[in-house]
Order: sequence, then C-alpha cells, then structure tokens
Amino acid sequence: MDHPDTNVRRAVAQSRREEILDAATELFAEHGYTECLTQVVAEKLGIGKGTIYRHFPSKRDLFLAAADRVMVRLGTRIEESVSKLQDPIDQWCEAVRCFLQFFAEHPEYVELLIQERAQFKNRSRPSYFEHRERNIQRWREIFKSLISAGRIRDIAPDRITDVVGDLLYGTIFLNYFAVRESSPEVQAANILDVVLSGILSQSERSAREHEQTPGHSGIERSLQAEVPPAPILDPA
Amino acid sequence: MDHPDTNVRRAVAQSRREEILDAATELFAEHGYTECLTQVVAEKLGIGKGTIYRHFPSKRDLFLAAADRVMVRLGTRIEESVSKLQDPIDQWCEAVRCFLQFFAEHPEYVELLIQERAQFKNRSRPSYFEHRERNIQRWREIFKSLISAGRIRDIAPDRITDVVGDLLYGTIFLNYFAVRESSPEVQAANILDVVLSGILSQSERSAREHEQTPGHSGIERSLQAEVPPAPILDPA
Amino acid sequence: MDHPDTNVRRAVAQSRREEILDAATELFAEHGYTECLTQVVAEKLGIGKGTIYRHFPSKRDLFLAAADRVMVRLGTRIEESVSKLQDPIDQWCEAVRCFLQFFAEHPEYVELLIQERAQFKNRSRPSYFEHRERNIQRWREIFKSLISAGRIRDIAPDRITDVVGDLLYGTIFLNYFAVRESSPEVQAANILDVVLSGILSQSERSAREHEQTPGHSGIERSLQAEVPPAPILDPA
Amino acid sequence: MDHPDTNVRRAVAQSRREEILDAATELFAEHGYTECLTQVVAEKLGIGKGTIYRHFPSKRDLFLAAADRVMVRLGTRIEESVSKLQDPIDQWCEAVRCFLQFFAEHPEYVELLIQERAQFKNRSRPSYFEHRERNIQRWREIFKSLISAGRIRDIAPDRITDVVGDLLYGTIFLNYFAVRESSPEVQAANILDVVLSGILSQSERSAREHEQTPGHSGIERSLQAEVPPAPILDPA
DNA sequence: CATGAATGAGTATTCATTCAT
DNA sequence: TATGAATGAATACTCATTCAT
Repeated sequence: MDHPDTNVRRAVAQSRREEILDAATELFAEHGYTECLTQVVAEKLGIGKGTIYRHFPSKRDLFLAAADRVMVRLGTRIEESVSKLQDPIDQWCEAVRCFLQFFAEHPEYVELLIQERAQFKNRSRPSYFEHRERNIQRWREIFKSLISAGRIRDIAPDRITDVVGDLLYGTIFLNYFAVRESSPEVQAANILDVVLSGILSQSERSAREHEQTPGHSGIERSLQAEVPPAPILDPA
Repeated sequence: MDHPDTNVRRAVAQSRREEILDAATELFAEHGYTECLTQVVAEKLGIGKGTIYRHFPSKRDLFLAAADRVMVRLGTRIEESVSKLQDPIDQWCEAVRCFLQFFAEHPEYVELLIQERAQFKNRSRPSYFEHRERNIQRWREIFKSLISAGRIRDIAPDRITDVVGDLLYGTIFLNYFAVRESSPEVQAANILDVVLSGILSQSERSAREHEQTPGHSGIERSLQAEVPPAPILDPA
Repeated sequence: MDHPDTNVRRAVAQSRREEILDAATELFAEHGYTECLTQVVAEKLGIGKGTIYRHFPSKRDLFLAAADRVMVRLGTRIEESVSKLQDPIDQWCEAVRCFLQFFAEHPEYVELLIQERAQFKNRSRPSYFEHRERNIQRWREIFKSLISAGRIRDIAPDRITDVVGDLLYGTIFLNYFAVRESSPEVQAANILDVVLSGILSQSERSAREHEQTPGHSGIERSLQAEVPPAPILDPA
Repeated sequence: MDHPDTNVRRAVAQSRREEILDAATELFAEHGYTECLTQVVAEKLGIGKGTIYRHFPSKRDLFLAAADRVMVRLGTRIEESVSKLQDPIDQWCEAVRCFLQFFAEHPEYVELLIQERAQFKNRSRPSYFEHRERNIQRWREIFKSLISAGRIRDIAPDRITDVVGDLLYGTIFLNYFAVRESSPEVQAANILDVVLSGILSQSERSAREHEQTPGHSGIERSLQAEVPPAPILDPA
C-alpha cells in the first residue's frame, strides 16, 4: 500500500485539479477556446501558470478534460434519476427531462461542447459521441422490448434513438443560442408529447394509413383550401 | 446607367468574389477557421493574398460572408422545391426533406455553421438564426390553420416549430459528426413518421389518454416485467 | 528642333508633374512620408496610381523631388527680394526676413524637410544642405568684406554664418512645432537685433571687455545679489 | 514595505528595462524608427522579442520611452553643472555649453528627437518641448532680473529665450547633419560671443542707433562699394 | 512543489510597384 | 498614354510552453 503521505498528496492534487477544471470550464465557455488565455485561468485561481501545467500537459488537454467532465457528470446525473424508476417508458421520459435540465442549469457546458467540435475537429472521439456510444445500445434494447411488448409502434429501434438523440442535441444547442423562455420541464413535456403521440389528428392519421409516403397527400385532400399558402423558406 | 466598362468590371469582381468564397468555404470547413490560413486560400485559387483583401476587408469578413451564403442558398433551395406543391402538409414535409438533402450534399456547410458559432460567439445574429427568424412565423401560421382544419392535433404551433427546428438542427449536426449511413430521404421519412404519428402503439396511446403527464405510467403497467432493465446513462 | 507636338507634350507632362508635386507636398506634410499613400495622392488628383509612376519612378523619388522643389523655391524667393537692395547688410537682413517669411507662409515645407531627414537619413545630400552649400560661401565673402570695411566686428565669417544658419534653422523648426504668435517680420527684427547688437548692456559689455571667456564673470560682480537663483534645467 | 523578493524583482526589471532602452536608442538612431526591427533590438541584447514586450507594450512605446529618457538626462546634466555656479549670466553660459556638450557626446540622441517628430507628428507633447516648457519660464525670470539690474539690454525676456532656444536647437541639428569640426566648447564660445555682443562693429552700431529698422541702412552708406555683390540665395 | 520571466514560432494585413488592357 | 487590379514581401505582436529559482 502507498505511504499515507502519498495518499494525502494525491487527494490534494485531485482537489486542485478539480478547481482548475472549474475555472477553466467557466472561462473556456465565456471566451471561447482560443480567446481563453492560460494566464487568465491562473489569475482566476490565484495560482501561477506553471501550476496548471503541473496538472495538465497542455491547454488542449485541460480543455478536453473539462469537456469530458461535462459528459461524465451528465451520465451520473441521468443514472441517479433514472434508477429510481421502474417502468422503461417512465425511465426514458425521465432521462429526457434530466438531459434538458442538466444543460439548462449549465448553459456553459453547451458552449464547451461547441468549442470542442470547432477547435478539435479531428479528435477521434468527441466526448459527446463517446458518451452517446456508451449508452445508445442499451436504450435500443429497451425500445426493442417495448416494441415486442406492443407498447411502442413497430419502428426500427435505432431509428427512434437517432431521432430522439438528434432532437435533444438540437434542443440544447438552440436553447443556448436563442435563449428561450420555456423551462426544461415544459420543453421535455412538449418533446415527449410530440414524439410519443405525433402531431397528426386522429382523422388525418386514419386518412394517411392508406397512403405510402408520408407527406404526399393526394390533391383531393378536402381541407386544403382553408389552409394559407406555405412560406417559402425554412421548415423550422 | 453606368459606363459599360463599369458593368463589366463589376461582373468580373462579383465572379471573382464568388470564386474566393467557394475556396474559402471548402478550406474553412476542412481546417477550421483558425487553422485555415489566408495564404492557403490564395494558393488554392492561384492568386495573391492581396487579391483576397481587395474583395473582403478581413479574414473574419470572408468567413462570415461564406457562412451567410450557406443560409441564403438553403433558403433559395427550399423555396424552389416547396413552391411546386400545394398541400401545406406536403409543403412542410418537402421542406424537411430539402433541408436534410441540402446539408447532406454539403456537409462542409455544417462545419461552417459550427465554426461561426464557436469563433464568433458574440456575433449579434448568427446566420442560422437570422435565417430561422425570417421563416418560422410563416410556418407557425400554417400549423395554426392546419390545427383549425382538424388535420393537426391541437398543440401550440410554436411548440411544433420549436420541436421540429431543434430536431432538424440536431440531425444535421449529428449526421456531420457521426457520419451515418442512411440517406437524407430515409432520414426525412423516419423523422416525419415519428413527428407525424408518434412512437406509441395504439394501445399504449389509449392507455395514456387517461393520464396527465406522459412518461409517468402507473406501476400497474402489465407489460413492464417483460422489458429489460433500463440503461443508466444517455436517453439517446 | 523637336516636332511641335513633342514640345506640347513636354509642356503638358511638365504641368502634370507640377500638379503631382503640389498634391504630394501637401499630403506628405499632412500625414508624414510613411502614412502618405500613393493611392491617396492619386485620388486627390483624380488620376490613377499608375500615372504618378509615369512621372516619378518611385514614391521615394516623388518625395525627394517635392523636398528639393521647396529649397529651389526658397532660393528664388530670396534672390528676388535681395536683388532689389544694394547695401550688403540690408541684403542680408532682407534674406533673413525672406527666409522666415517663406516658411511662415508654408509651414508644410518645414514638415517636408523633417520627413526628408528622418526617412532618408543616409541620403548623401539632403536638399537643405545642398542649398546651404550653394550659398554660404557667397555670404562669407560678404561678411569678410564688411569686416574689412569695419562695419562688422572682427569675427571669423564662417562663425557668423554658422551661428546665423543654426539660428534660422532652429527658428523655423520651433515655429512649426510650437506654433508661436509672432509674425515673421517681428521674429526677424528680434533675431537681427540680437545678432547685430548682442544682448549685453553697454556697461556689462565694457566690464566684460577685460575678461577672456564670455560667461565667466568674476565673483565680484556687484549686481549679482539682486538676481534670482537660476533654474536648474534648460538653457532655452 | 513590499516583500524583499518583490524589491529584487523590481530592481532586476528596472535594470533590464534600461538595457533595452540602451540598445533601442542606439538602433533607432542608426536605422531610423521604421527600419529598426524589434527582432534586431532583441538580437543585439541576446534576448527574445517577447521579453521586450514584457517591458514595453509596443514598439512605439519603446521608442518614446527612449526619446523621453534623452531629455530627462539632458535636464539632469544641466542641473548638475549649473548648480555649481552663482552668477546668473555664468549659469546661463554654462547651460549653453552643457547643452551643446551633451548632444556632441551623444549625436544619436539628436537623431532620436528627429525621428520622434517625424514619426509621431501628432504626439501632443514631444519630449523636447515638454522639457522646454518645464524650464523656459525660470530662465525668463533670470533675464528679467538681469535687465532690471542693467546687465542685459532692455529686450523682452521671452524674445531672448526664443532666439537662444532656436539657436541651440538649430545648432545641434545642423551639427548632426553636417558633421562640423568645431568642438562644443568653441561653438558655445562663438554663440555666446555673438549673442552677448552682437556682430556689428562699434562704429556701425553707433551709426544705426539713429535708425529704426535694423537692416535698412541708407544708400549713402560709404563703404558699400567695397563690398562684393550679395549672393542670391541662402542667408546662412 | 510552485512560480512567472523568458521565449520564439506563427500569421493577418498593408501598400509600393507592376503591367495587361 | 492612362489605368487600377493584382501582387507578395515585409513585420509587429501574441501567447502556449518551458525551466531556473
């Protein structure tokens, strides 16, 4: 076993490391990777630049450690909340809520993920995807079972996880950019409502069940005339 | 009218400007904003650095012009396709397809949007949001009419546009990062299927119609035991 | 003899050359050599940059031609005024007045001389000194004769020309830098008064005629106590 | 008081700062402001470019600090010499000698003052004038007292200081440009002789005492014929 | 262990000059 | 002859990283 002093030293180092990551996370998010100077990180902590380099071999490593920590924390957070529930659909809904809640509480984490992508384009495994890979398979299994159980429509499970993953990813980014007023709870409810039930009315859905390609309704659609002309540009 | 020479000169300048933007778009996407040197852009075009500066006052302006051009092109593209259809739901489905198609054909445009956000965090109106603002209101009106017409469920129209916008935004980014195998057509079909019809089975949907909060099914859910335990981390 | 057309062309070229020098003189003086862009000179004249280069092989040559023209004009000006007078002392006094008048009317010429010295340190013959060399010898002869004639004290003539030359040079520069209120006529009168008659009173002058080194009065100087303590720094 | 280390560090920094100014002074004078590269200054000192920027925020500041230092040193030098003398005329003569001596020993300082004027035309207070302002008033008081005491002719004191200031300024510049053979002591003697006693002979001075404008003698001046015709250009 | 002075590779931008039209 | 689009050499300044103390 290690000498007790060694353990103490290790704990102190770990704690210092976390402090550095805290400051770095905030400043990288505030100024962006390039504009965030190591000098400023050191000043915020009241330590010397050299000390940072005793804990992280380079600015790049410091940044990536901060970004990775975000995803680890997200994982822990979701795990804690989800494990309290039994029903898989409930669990999944809770995971969606947690995910949105987490980034709503820490908008700077979103900035960190953007910076990671932009500055380290060629990093083999961006932390977001690293994290995603680790978890997606398990959710696919869940959806597969739910389909077998007849609780979810017969859609390829990976299609579901893709759509939902994309939706959540897009949501936190757009939340961050165009600060939106709705709370994460309301957002989660909206998303779950749409994804669970779809947006079509019962009648429209029935009408469509005899067509092949969604979105190509016949010209005979009765209500068409009452609808205003479509805008010409963005679908969203 | 201007002297003919002036018109010729203007046309030549405009064409040169477009050539520069073409090269810049490609190289900014390939190397990222910071790593893309003006020297390299000039070399790719076989012109001098100074010539670039005759057309754009700074590297920053060159980049932002390239990013803005992406969104203008997207707008034109969607406009052209959508205007051929009559039914509003068809139009909207077509817009979704176009959007995905556009970025699938030009993955480098996605990189440009990321770089814009990361490098120019504080730009008042990132081009993506500039574009979104211009179009979202019209889609909201459409959804409102469709709801009145009973073709879409009674959901607040801005909730629909938010969810769909987030979903599309997330999709193009995740497509870009984690190169996915499915074609934009298939992706569009998946997305439209989920958003139009939801993922719940008919029976689950009926069962839920008596509950308030989606995702909080009762413990008495019969099929629960057949479903495997939920993974602990990511909901997607 | 040349073809008439050639003469016309030559005259036009000469006139264009002068226009360019006019604009260049003003702009070099206003912005300094380095900050004065050839583009701006061309714009002021409403011509293309290339045209300037048809008349002057380089920016350097353009500048030096402008600087040289200043001294040629000064020479002409003094010559005209001086030749109207007969008495050599009158002529010299007139030359002093002319010199000051000239630079008072054209403060930008002073700037040109400064710029010439600063930017072309190693030019073999700065135009001011070129000009000075051409004329100093003649003034020395004059002073020599005036001394022989008993009208000027027996001081080495080149000492006189040095002192007066330095004084005039210093005057126009300090006039330019620290814009002073007195007119060139008054300044000339002051300078001539001091240089012709000295500043000592008759009594002090007599007292000093028995001493060797000017400025080392004996401790026995009677009025000394009434004079305030000397400032510690600048003699001027 | 500060921690000892802080004091030591401060002293080291001050000494390094002076070394940089020494090298910069020499090189700015040798090559001129524009041609003097920061890289070369660093090489001369055997240090990195970055170190220069740790002590001076920009090349401009480095230069201006060097120029200011010149005038501070001049002030100190004159103060030391002048304070040893009692008689005000002696003090003033000593100041003149010191001034000339100072710039004779450091011709590069003259170049620095020229560069300052040429490159930073619009600097609110060029160091030479800053220095002049600080001292001129005290010399004016001295001359005023000397006039009251009857030791100096009744000339407005500021006219004296202007003439002398201009003369000295012109002298150091012309010394620098047209390297002259006479020592600063001899130059000072010449200047003081002229300024204290004037150049006119006793007889000419008497003859002029009945005229108004110096330099406009009548045509009846007897010796005129013996004097050669005046040169046409420069009065100096 | 902690520090911060020293380093120097790296790059956007300018502008005198050229030359095809 | 006149033009002005194109050129590319030239250079101050930054900041991540090192290492002597």
